[in-house]
Amino acid sequence: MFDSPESVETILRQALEANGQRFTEQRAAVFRYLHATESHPTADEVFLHVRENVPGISLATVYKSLETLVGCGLAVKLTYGDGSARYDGRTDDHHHLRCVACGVVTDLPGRADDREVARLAASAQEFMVTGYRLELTGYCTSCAQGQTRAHPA
Amino acid sequence: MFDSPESVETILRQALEANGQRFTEQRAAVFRYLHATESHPTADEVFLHVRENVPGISLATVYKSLETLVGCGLAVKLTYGDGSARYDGRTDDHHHLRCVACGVVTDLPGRADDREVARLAASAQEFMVTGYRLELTGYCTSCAQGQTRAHPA
DNA sequence: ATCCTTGCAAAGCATTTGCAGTCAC
DNA sequence: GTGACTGCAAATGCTTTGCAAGGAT
Repeated sequence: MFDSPESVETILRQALEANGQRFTEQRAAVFRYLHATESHPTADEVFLHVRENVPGISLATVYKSLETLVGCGLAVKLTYGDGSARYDGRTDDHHHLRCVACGVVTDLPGRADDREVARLAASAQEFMVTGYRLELTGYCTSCAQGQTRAHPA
Repeated sequence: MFDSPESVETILRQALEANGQRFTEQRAAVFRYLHATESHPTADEVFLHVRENVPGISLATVYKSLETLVGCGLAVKLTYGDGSARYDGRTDDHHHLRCVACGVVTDLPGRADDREVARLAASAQEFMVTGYRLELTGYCTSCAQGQTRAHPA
């Protein structure tokens, strides 16, 4: 978030190299945008923004770049919800809030007590638990206003 | 799960009536299957099973029936994961285990401490929290065996 | 009799893929 | 120079929709 442009590029170069992949302008632009934003954009949103700096980029390349970043551990794919997947450029553990009306996903400050999850995991017989995802659902400020009426979406 | 066939139909009839919808053989068959299984089938899996008892049913009708059941509160749509959505015919609060290799979703015995979630919800400024979803990820027994090698799927 | 529901086929989205040209190494 | 990456367009997979015929109330 607060990393300098150079260090952002270094992070990407090292992660790509470690995974035997090449550094390209397109991947850099996608990572830069994802790393800088606090929103959790869909592939299409990334495409629209990145296109401003890399005019020729295609949506397919954005998809491929996003998957590359996920593979390198530089991004997380958020596949909750109905519509399109959303991508999170922050790799530290944190949870999410999702508005059931408009679909927007925001970060949740704070972190769940891992002991609680460990307790649940212990009851999962015959299953090797490696992680978990917690998502709080509800209404964002804009959607909460019309909430008693029909859903906007 | 242990309800008699008649009570299952009664549950459905009442829920449909309460929502101003009609009782049909197709909806009954979908609900019966979903209510009886412990798996969390995709729409296609529901279709394949229900077709054995209702030969003429179409996949579109299965989709429509599933959405109707969700709308009546008789089923929950699980939209985690990448591929197709999965449906859960059990409406009591519970969490899920998802195998990241094969995508199978199973019920998790036990329940998280709501105080922990309440604490997190309290830190969500400007957001009206109405619920949450917790999913533990890992490997099911069959996938855990080949886990150190490449993913089966 | 009314109008909701079904089944079919076609359309709609999000995402992936094949391939020729291009670029990073 | 070589193999990976891009961009395009076509294909794929899941889900939804339009509409005429059929069915529940």
